[in-house]
Amino acid sequence: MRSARDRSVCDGRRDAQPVPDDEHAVDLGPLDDFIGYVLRRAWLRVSADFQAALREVDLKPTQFTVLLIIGRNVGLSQSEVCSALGIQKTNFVPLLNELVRRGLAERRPAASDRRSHALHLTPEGEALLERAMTLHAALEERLTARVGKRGREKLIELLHRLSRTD
Amino acid sequence: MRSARDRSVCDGRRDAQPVPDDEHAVDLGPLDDFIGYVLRRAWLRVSADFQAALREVDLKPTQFTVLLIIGRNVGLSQSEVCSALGIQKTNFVPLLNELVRRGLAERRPAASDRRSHALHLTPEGEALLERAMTLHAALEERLTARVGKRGREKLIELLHRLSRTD
DNA sequence: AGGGATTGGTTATATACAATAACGATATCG
DNA sequence: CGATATCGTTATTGTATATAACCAATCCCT
Repeated sequence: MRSARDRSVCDGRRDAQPVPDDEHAVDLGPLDDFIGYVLRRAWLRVSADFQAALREVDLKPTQFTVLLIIGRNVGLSQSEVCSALGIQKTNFVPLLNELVRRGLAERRPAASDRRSHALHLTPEGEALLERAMTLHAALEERLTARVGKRGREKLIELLHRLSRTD
Repeated sequence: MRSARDRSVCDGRRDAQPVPDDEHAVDLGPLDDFIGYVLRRAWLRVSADFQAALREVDLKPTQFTVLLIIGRNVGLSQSEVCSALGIQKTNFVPLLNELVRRGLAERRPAASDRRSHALHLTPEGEALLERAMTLHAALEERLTARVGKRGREKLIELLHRLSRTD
């Protein structure tokens, strides 16, 4: 979130030099009262925070959720992971490939269907997931500090209502 | 947001065929209680809603905000718009080009600096912006219906707190 | 049991969006 | 004047998401 006030740091004009009227403060209009705009700014911010918090384990948000789901549902197929997370199966392939390449997850032959793969975490994957969970918990605490414990619960409830299909 | 229950529609297995335990319901674990995850799902949803709502005027979220800012701050330079909205100046060029190509905005020579451009809306741009504002207001009402009038205010406040730099 | 339709996984490809590097023209500062 | 910074631009990269087409395996229906 960059407020109009921040603009001064990118502004070559000096205070000594008279600026035409109030042009030095950009009028954002009703923007800060639009759900979509505020939601986008919040997402960009939290997204950056996430990236910084999980840099040590080098996991992107989607990779993190995939590891989490696989860890909690041993033997899940790729399609199942995809529909559970709302990912496109075609985009899931390179994502999983990367996790496999790093030795975090495995594709094992499925028992009942020779087309599908049963997905498992390797011991390394489980260890990394655990570490990632710790880092993520710390992030969640920092985010909670911004909105308060009660505010966090309310926020999550409101966001769920916002994304529910009506 | 795709719930675990939706998975059945992508699931080849029949009910008659005994499924190992409760595997037919994917355990999302603590995911639905993570601010980042819930925020992302909400953003994706609202983003899609926005696209649908403003299809008539064919404006993407960023284009909409740019028109809004230019309309409210006549003669702003490109850099000023960029820093006000947190956009990269390099990414702003093709965005503005498109608006100019469609006859919605203009680059006029700036009075005080021959390097910079004073940005203006054309009459067509102003008309389209007004129409877009109407469509957007309707969208905002539909979103408000999901969280309630009071919930909307609370949500915006919480999102602001979430994206503020601490 | 056989044959059409469907599904799981994959590849290739297209589009949108954000970030970096470098450049010419202009403006500012010492 | 000369060093330095800024405005706008191009080119390029990386990431995220969506579409089309494909093979093999499975399902469904008669």
